[in-house]
Amino acid sequence: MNVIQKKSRPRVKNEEAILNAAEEVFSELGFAGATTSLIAKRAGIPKANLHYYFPTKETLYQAILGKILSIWLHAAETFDDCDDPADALGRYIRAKMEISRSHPLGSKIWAQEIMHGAPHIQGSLETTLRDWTESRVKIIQRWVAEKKIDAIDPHYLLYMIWATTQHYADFEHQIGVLNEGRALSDEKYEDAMETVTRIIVQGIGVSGG
Amino acid sequence: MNVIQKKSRPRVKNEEAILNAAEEVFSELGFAGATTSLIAKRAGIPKANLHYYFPTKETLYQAILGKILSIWLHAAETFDDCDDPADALGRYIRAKMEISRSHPLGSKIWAQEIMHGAPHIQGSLETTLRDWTESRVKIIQRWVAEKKIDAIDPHYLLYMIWATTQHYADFEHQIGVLNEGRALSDEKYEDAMETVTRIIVQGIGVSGG
DNA sequence: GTCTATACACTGATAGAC
DNA sequence: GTCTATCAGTGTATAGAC
Repeated sequence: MNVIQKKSRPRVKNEEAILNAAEEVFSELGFAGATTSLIAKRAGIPKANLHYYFPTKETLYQAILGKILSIWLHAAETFDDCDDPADALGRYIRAKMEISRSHPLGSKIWAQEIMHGAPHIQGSLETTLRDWTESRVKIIQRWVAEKKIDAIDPHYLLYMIWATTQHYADFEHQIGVLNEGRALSDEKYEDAMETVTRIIVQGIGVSGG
Repeated sequence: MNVIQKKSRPRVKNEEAILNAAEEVFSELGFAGATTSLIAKRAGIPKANLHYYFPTKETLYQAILGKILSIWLHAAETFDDCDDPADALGRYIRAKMEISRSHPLGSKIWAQEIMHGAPHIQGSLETTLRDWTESRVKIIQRWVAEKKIDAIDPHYLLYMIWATTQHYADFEHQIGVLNEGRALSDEKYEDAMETVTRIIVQGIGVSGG
């Protein structure tokens, strides 16, 4: 037997069930609207048990935000693998679109948190996000200097990419309504990815490849 | 004296104060997080008085959503004044960006409502928004048929315009953090409008003018 | 680790005096 | 029209038996 115990089976299983349920409920109802009793119910455990694993609603919410940020940062790496604008941006846009498809709930929670003034993640914004952004701004500025793309302020390009890709997660309900009430099929989603990539790449005047 | 009385002065004044305060509070805390007592406090009246004008939190919220929709529809008209793609889209993007600048709170409330699955405005989505969208889709399809723009599905273009323009309202906090902690100046905002317009117009391959 | 019972705070909404 | 006092309901969180 190890002195340092592995986390017990029920703990791992329960924490996972709680986190999944919490992601659903927070995205549907917001932080204030979410109730611990509803989260517990969806996780299939009594409310008191939830508070045993996560003492407060706040700690549970922080855990969810941390998970989202780590996914987001992982996708961000796709920016670094290549120095060709069309290729680097194409990969990045695709990575972000795929996250919107696979983790729409996390994207919604993040969006709501920002809209409310980021009361729980101000620190991450001012450090992680700011640093990441400024380093990529420099890359794009180099592309401009090398006349690989049109002369634009990189910030507005990044905002456009974030906005457009996240829209497919955050506004999936509206998109569904405008798609005859159904979610986009895989084929249509692929089409959307290609269209988005093409408009942006062509829009910044990428030359050569 | 008229038989049909004009609305009394205090009623008009109070309703306006309540609506303004409610817009603030709903955008900051969401529907569930907003409390009638906080809205009343910001409007400078006792809570019971708020319930005199708006019987329930729900009626107040509906009033706000109605206001937002009417502003939104007004901007939508800019699409109709011209049949030249660059001109029509340019005007529409500018109108939407100006709404994001002047009414960011309404945009945030709308976004949250959609993210939560549109529980209070499903009807408007399925009628007003769907009709408006389909009529504009037809216009854009005609541009494609006439080879005025590249062959794209108009839906993805519209989503991109909505996402990008509304991002400046919904994510203004994040944009501020990435702009040395300050809101964008009028000059920078103008720059953003021009960049957004240019990328999209050039991105869909507008030919001629 | 699990769960019942409950403390305590706060919410939306109303009654009723002014 | 305005406002104080208050109610019924619900929320987070915990105590303590098992």
